[in-house]
Amino acid sequence: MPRSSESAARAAATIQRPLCTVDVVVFTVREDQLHLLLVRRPEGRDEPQPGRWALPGGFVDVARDASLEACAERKLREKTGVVPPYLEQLGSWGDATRDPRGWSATHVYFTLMPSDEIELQPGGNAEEARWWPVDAEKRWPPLAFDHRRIVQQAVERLRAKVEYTSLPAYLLPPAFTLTDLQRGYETVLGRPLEKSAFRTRMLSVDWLEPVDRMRTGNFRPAQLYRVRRPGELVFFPRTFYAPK
Amino acid sequence: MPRSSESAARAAATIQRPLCTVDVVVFTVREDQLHLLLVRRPEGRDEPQPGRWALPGGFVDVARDASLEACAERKLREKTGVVPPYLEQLGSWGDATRDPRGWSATHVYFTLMPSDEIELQPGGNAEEARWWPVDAEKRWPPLAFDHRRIVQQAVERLRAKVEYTSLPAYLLPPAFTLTDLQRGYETVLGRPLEKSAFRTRMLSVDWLEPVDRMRTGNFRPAQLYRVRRPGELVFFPRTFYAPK
DNA sequence: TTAATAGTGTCTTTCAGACAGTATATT
DNA sequence: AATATACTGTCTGAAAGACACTATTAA
Repeated sequence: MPRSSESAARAAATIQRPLCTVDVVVFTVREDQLHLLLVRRPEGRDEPQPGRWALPGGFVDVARDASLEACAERKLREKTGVVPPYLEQLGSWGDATRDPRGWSATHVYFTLMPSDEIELQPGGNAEEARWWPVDAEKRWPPLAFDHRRIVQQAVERLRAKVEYTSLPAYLLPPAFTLTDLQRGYETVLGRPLEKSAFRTRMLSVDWLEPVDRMRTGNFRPAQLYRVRRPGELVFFPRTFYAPK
Repeated sequence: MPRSSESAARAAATIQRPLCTVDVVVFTVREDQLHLLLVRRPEGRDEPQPGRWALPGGFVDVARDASLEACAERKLREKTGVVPPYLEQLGSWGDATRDPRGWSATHVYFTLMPSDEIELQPGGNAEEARWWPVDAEKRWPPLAFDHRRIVQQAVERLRAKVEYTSLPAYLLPPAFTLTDLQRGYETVLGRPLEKSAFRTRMLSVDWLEPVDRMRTGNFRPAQLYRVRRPGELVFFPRTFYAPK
C-alpha cells in the first residue's frame, strides 16, 4: 500500500500515524421512545471537550483489542456490562480537524438492545452515562467532536434499515409477541404500521418461531415468538410503504 | 474518548497508534463484463507481500490528506487520473494481524466509472495496474493482505445496492440510452432484466432527462438521456424481483 | 422488404394498505 | 355480558414479470 517510491519498512516506521478511535451508538427503547446512550467526558484540564456529552468510545488499544469490532465490544462492555446481540459498523470519520489532539479517525459501530438488560456503569472517574431521546434533538446537549453528525447518520441508517430488515427484534427481550415487535418498529420509525400487513410480512419469512408460552395478563393471551437464528439479520423483499 | 483513568494528553501522545491506510475498489464494465482494478505491489525486499496483486491504496498522509475521503480520491487520481464521479465508503477492516507491519486499519471506498475514461497510470516504480473480471474469481491471482475478503464484500454490496438504486449510471458515459443503462444493470447483476418493467421503473422516478440527441447508427435511433443531478444516488421503492 | 433495435400495451402476480370482522381472554 | 386485546379475511392498489405487439431506422 505505500507508494512505490517509499520503502515500506521506512514508511511503516516513520510515517506519522493518525489517532485511531472507536465509538459506539447504542439504541434502545424506553417508554415507547427511541433513546441513545451518551456519556459525559471527564473534566480533567488535559481533556479535550471536558464535560461534554459524547458517544461511548475511546482509543484502540493495540495491546488489548484484537480488532476494531473487539474494541467496540470492549467499550460497550465497560459502559453497559452487556455483550451486544447485534453490532454493525456504521462507518469511519477521519480528518485533520475533528479532534484537537491531531489527525484522527474514528470507527463507529451501532447496536440495539432491550433497555431492561442494561445497568449503566459510570466510569471510575464519576463520568455520567445517560439515555437521551432521539427525537427532541433540540433538547440534546451540545455533543463533543463531530458526534452530532455521526449520531444523525446513525439514526438515518437505522430508520432506513428498519424499513426492510428485522433489526427491531434486537430492541426486545428474547421472547416477544407480534404486537411487541410491531410497537418496536413503530417506535423506531415514528409512524404507525398496518397490523395485518405487518403480521403477514413477519410470518412469511421463516425467521420467527413460536415458543410454547403465551403472554397472559391483559385480556386475550398472545403467542410469544423468538428469533430462530439470533445475531442474524433478515431482509424483507420490500420496504414498508410510506404513508400518504 | 480515552478512558477516564487516562490523561488525554498522555494517551494521545503515548498510546501506540495503529497503521492507517485507505484502499479503493474500482469497478468498471469492459466488453460486457464487470471488472475491478488491481495493482501489483512493488518487489523491494522491505515490502510486505512483494509482487502480489492488491487494491490500489496506501497510507494516509496526515500532511497531504485532509480526510479519509480526500485520501481515497488522491490514490485514485494517482492510479487512474480520474476524479471519481461517485465514491462511497464500504467499511473499515482493522486488526492486529492483517498486515505484518503491525496493527493496522484500512478504510475502504468503492467507486464505479466508465472504462473508456481511464488511462491506467503505472506507478513510478513500474508497478502494473490491470483490470480483472469480477466473475472468474477462480482465475484471480492471490491477493495481498485481506484484500480478497474485502473485494468479495465490495461485490456483494454493489450487487445488493444495484437492485434498488441508480448506481450503474456511473458505469456509463454522461449520455446513454435506456438500453445502455439496462445492459449496465444486467452486467453487474449477472442476470437479464425485463425491458418493459425496467423502463417504467427508470422513468417513473424523475432522475433522468432526455438530451435532444439520439443515438444513431444502428437501425432505429434511440433517445439519449443524462442524469439530472450527477453525484446523487436515486433509490427505487423496491428491489428487482429475484428470478424463479 | 427485411433485419435489427427501440419502445408500448396487456395480463398476471406479489405484497402492502385499508378496514372490517372474528376469537379469546379478564373483569 | 362488556371490554380490550389478539388475530384473520377481503378488497384495493402499486409495481414487477411475462410476453406480444408496434415503430423506426439502415441496408
